Amino acid sequence: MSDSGPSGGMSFPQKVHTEDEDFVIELDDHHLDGAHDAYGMDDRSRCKRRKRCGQCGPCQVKENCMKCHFCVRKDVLKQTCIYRKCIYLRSKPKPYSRPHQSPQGGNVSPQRAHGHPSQVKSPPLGSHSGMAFHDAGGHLPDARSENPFFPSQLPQQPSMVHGAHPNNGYLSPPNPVLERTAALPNAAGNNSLNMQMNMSPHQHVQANATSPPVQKPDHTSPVMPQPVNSPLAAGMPGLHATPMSSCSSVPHMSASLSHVGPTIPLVMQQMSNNSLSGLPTLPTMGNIPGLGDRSLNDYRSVDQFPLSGHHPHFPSVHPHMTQREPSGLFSDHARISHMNYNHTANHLDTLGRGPNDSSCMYHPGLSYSMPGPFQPSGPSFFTGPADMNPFRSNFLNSFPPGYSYPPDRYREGFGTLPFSRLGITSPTSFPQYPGQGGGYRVGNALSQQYYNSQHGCPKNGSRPPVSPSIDDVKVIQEGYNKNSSQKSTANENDVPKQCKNRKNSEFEFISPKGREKKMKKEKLDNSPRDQLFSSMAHLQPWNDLFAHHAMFGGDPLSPNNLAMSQIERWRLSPWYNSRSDDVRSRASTSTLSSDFECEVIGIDDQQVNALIRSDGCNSIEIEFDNRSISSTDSSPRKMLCRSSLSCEGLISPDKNLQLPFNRPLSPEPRSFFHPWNNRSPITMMSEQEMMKSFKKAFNIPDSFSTSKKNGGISSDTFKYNLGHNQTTDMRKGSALIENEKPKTKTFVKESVCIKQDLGEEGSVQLELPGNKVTIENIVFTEELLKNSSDIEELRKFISNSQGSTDQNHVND
DNA sequence: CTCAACGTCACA
DNA sequence: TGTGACGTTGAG
Ligand SMILES: [Zn+2]
Ligand SMILES: [Zn+2]
Repeated sequence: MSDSGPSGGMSFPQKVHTEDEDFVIELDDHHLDGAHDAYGMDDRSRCKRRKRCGQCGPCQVKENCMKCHFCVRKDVLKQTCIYRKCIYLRSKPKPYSRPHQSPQGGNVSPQRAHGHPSQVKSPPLGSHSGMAFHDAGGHLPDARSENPFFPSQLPQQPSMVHGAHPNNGYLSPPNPVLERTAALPNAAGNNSLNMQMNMSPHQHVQANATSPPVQKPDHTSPVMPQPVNSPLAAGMPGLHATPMSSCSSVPHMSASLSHVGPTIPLVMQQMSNNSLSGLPTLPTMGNIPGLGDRSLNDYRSVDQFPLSGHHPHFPSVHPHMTQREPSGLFSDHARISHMNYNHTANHLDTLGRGPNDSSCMYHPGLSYSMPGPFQPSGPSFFTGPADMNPFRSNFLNSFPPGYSYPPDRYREGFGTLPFSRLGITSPTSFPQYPGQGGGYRVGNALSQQYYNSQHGCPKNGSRPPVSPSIDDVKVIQEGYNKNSSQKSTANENDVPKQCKNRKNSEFEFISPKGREKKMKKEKLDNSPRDQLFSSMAHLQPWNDLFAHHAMFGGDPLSPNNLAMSQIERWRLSPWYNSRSDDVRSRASTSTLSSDFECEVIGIDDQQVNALIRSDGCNSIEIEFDNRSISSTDSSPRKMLCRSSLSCEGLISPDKNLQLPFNRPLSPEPRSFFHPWNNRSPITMMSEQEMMKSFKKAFNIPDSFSTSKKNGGISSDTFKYNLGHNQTTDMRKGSALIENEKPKTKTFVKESVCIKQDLGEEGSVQLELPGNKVTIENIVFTEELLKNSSDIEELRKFISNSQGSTDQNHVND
């Protein structure tokens, strides 16, 4: 009860000292009252007991899993469900203050005791992040201060926080922008989580879990993408000045189905709906502007950050996450085992305990200060055990935002990832929630938290995590901006324009609500981030990745691919690296697909399977297995889909739709490598074969030149060469792909049902190289209908957005 | 008062 | 070092 929601409570005012200035962040008037200690805190504001941030992924989970050790032994252990354990709280509280000890004051470390602002170590990120004070003890390493990435100064924003709602002691109040209606729960996670994140450009949540998202005043100057290592990027205080919480507490959870286990708010479940289709004209990618140029100082996505400490007791993932297959990096042992939450054994680890159980969240041994985005050691990013190295490991790719890395011992337990970043869930792993699709995306923001640092409360020094998704967004944004700028001068915010400028095959739409909000936001903010969110950025990285990884299964770790240093890789895109944060990528199916989420779904009655990969946030890739379709074509068809959902893309087959799916979604997640149950796994194809198949699938002449990129086929090539003049019809449940080339129409019987939660400003873009994709049916969930003031408008809007001809809207 | 669960501590 | 237990904090 009490701890269940975000609430104020942290310490304020918070003094922040920067080179340039010292300022105090104050919350409310009442907070100002009372005696203040050296830090400007009064007793009330001290962090006596930390509270869940309410914004991280786990905090988004409203229900106990009832399966974890803590849940099972709740009476005795009195601990919150492991899946709900706030990331931020996982960090060890700094020993200062035991409740019974003198609450404070006396315990204030000398350093801070007299704190002149200048004496304070680097300002706590918390300032924005919610960390109210500096580490009181000082005995604990303060990553911020020690971390090179933490600027010693706060870039900005001083007192803006006034008026902000305390967020469980964190500055970040629920982000209004992000706030979703019940109908539109925000993603977790980051994903909003998942992606609860990043709907708003303002929201800038950092990747590290240390600090909770903070709300940023609108007037605050927009934060531009910062160098990865930059304070801002790192979630420096300054940055956060701007940041808003990416995850507002999301109260709503649609629970249509009874289920056991925690429920994760869907990011956009309500939007559900449907599908869209787009077409293929992929944006120019060839050059991944910006991304490639990114230097170490560039933004890094959460994924790019090293794991942060994970708490041994808590899983990084939510039970709902879909489990991935063992990745190449992680041997099976890592994923299998009793740790599987679905497994009864899961409750007990070898020690007889659940993967996550200990009541103590901060146990020694945990790397609370772990390598995080802020890790001083820049190099650290690339070094370290593969399993712990985000850049190398796939493990954790799928973690939802807010989930920190599990310790090794937990990894086993995490075998199954309850969530899928895409929202595509696999029934197998954990009880899935209806409507949730298991997606956590975002979350992006969903994401988060590699770094549970011990920052935050000056006393105990913990800060809440930040949604990682933001980082992703940043990256994306960056890429997008550059890209778009190259492409046209059109206002990037102007989605319609962009659409126009795009090739015909593209489809995009933004929900009316989204537009509204978007417009509002645009007024307030012109930051690139907004642009990112508001428009469907073409994520260049996607193509690159797609072509490279998806098509050819480029293994990031493979020698070939090693050509691209990991750094390079992460520069490219957030997806390029395996995600280290919880939100994403872990469990990725393979080293190959470390960048994506992999999901296999049954797409139509034709028994067509589709492999959907997503960066978990903004892009999705759908690959069809033609073999299961017409039977005539054994080559895999790949559909590139991209959706910019403000990081909250939820793409999944709409289970709710009465589409002609003869078979349910693939019950089990499949490995990227073996998406089709080993029926000619993609990876088993040689590159040439792949290419061949691909061409065949799309009726691409052999003569068609293909370029290789990094050993893979450049998706750009496809994009440019394939994406035109072809049409695809999407009819009920089936997409017809008409290849213009040979007037021979190739009908792809697959039905592609995409359930995309557009959130409030989400946009979906589905691109099928060489084909035009149109929307066949639009189905709204009841929830959406219920919450939509004007469904017709929405429908029209969607229809118009695609400009497709044959549309059939169906209400659900 | 109840409930949730944070944080501490003792123990293995 | 990792855990289980549980006193205690704190929100309804
Ligand atoms: Zn549980
Ligand atoms: Zn939290």
